Amino acid sequence: MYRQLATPRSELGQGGWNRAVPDVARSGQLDQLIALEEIGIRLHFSRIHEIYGQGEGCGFWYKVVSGTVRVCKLLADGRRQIVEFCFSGDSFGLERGGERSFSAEALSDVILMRYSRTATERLNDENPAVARRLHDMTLKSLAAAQDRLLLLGRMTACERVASFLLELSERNDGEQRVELPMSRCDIGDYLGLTIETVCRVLSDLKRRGVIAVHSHHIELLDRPALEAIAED
Amino acid sequence: MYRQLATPRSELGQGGWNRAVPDVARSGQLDQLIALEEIGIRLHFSRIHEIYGQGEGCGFWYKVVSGTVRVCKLLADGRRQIVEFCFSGDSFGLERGGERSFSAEALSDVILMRYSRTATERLNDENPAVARRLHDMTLKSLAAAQDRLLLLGRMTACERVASFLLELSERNDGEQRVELPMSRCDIGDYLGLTIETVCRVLSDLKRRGVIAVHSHHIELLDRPALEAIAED
DNA sequence: CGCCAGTTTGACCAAGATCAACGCAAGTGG
DNA sequence: CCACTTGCGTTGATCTTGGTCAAACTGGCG
Repeated sequence: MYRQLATPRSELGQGGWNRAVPDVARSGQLDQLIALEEIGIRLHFSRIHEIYGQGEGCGFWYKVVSGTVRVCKLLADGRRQIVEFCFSGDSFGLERGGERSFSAEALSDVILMRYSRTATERLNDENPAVARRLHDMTLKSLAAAQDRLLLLGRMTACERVASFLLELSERNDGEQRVELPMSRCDIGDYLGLTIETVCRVLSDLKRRGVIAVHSHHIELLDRPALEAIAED
Repeated sequence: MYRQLATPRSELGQGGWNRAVPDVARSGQLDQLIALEEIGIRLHFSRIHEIYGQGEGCGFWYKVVSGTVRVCKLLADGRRQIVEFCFSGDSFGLERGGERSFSAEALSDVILMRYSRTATERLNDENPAVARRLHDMTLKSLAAAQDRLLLLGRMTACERVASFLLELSERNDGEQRVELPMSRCDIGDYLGLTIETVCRVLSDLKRRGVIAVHSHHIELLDRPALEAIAED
């Protein structure tokens, strides 16, 4: 299912970083990073391969070094909700309890750091700075999930797509050009829409001159208009 | 806006607890609780009053002693999403960053413990057991929020209502009788539905003999049927 | 008893889902 | 090198779920 590269000590910060990661580098709290790195293993997963599945044990959590990961939940009849997309610098897979309630898959070829939960807990107890950092990471995920409750519960298709594009842009330093490493279907499953609705909304925004659509990237031609649509 | 009762050391465990709280009592980790209690203040809020608002500073977090709280987010045009209902034993209001992105209101008369964030952080650094406990609490909220993404993104009105009733029942030790301290409108704003749809679904479930509806409580007459509807 | 807020029900409407056809680009194999 | 396949993306026609608007009902309370 995956190749494990023999790199017990990670090469965090040495390469493979793109523009989206600076919040780790910026923090400057290298001692914590080093403590964490010591217990991390570098892994490689290729496109579409499963990193973990619903129901497996959750003895590990991960951080994306490069590439994109989708974390999702399935219903028995095949309906799917993507809980989050993880880009480089993002963490995922830290769960309570014994069983994973989500699955995670590589959307592109992906390099990950994998951390053992028990080792992390030991480190947490020894080093308050690490504990603070991890708690902060969890609070960040919580805020993101709660923001998406509003999007899924109360926003129109058009508002959802506009918010999505702005979110992707912001995660990439506000670049006008937004890469879409995921399929239209993934976008639909992230936004609670069908693939057809996603397409129609994108076409509509294109017709109105707000964006330019290319199949795996989009240009934000009129960001203020997009922000007005997204209501922020 | 609120009355602050002069009770610097809480009466946790002495009274005002209903059946929904045992996970705190059960944990038996009293030293941590005592350490936390030392920095907590007991407060009282009356029905409909705001505990904090969107945009305020977030120097505190809270734990419900008795009563019910709703945590919600508003859009400019008045659309509202309730992010969570908090019953006794639940914590809320722990956020990163400087500004609250949600507001919290008392749904009924409510007794809360309020904890200072800075004091909590100090305690976290000194006492790993407290840090673990708080991190666990945040992970629990995260799991709950992520589960609701699936509900809001991919479930039908009927499935949402059925899940909601089962969730309330489970939080109350699986009782057949489910109390509804919130209005139909609150339920709608929690489930991403209108009040009319909530009513219609409840009436439909009543007609099918699955539940008995009384305006502020509901009886689960046929739990297996409800579970089948909720897809679990 | 009558008021009023909250709830329920009905008639109608619209956003988005479903179903179906078509386009298009990247393989694949002859 | 070119027909053929395959997988994704786009578009159109139609349908359905749940939203909107409006009216009636209910129960708690002065």
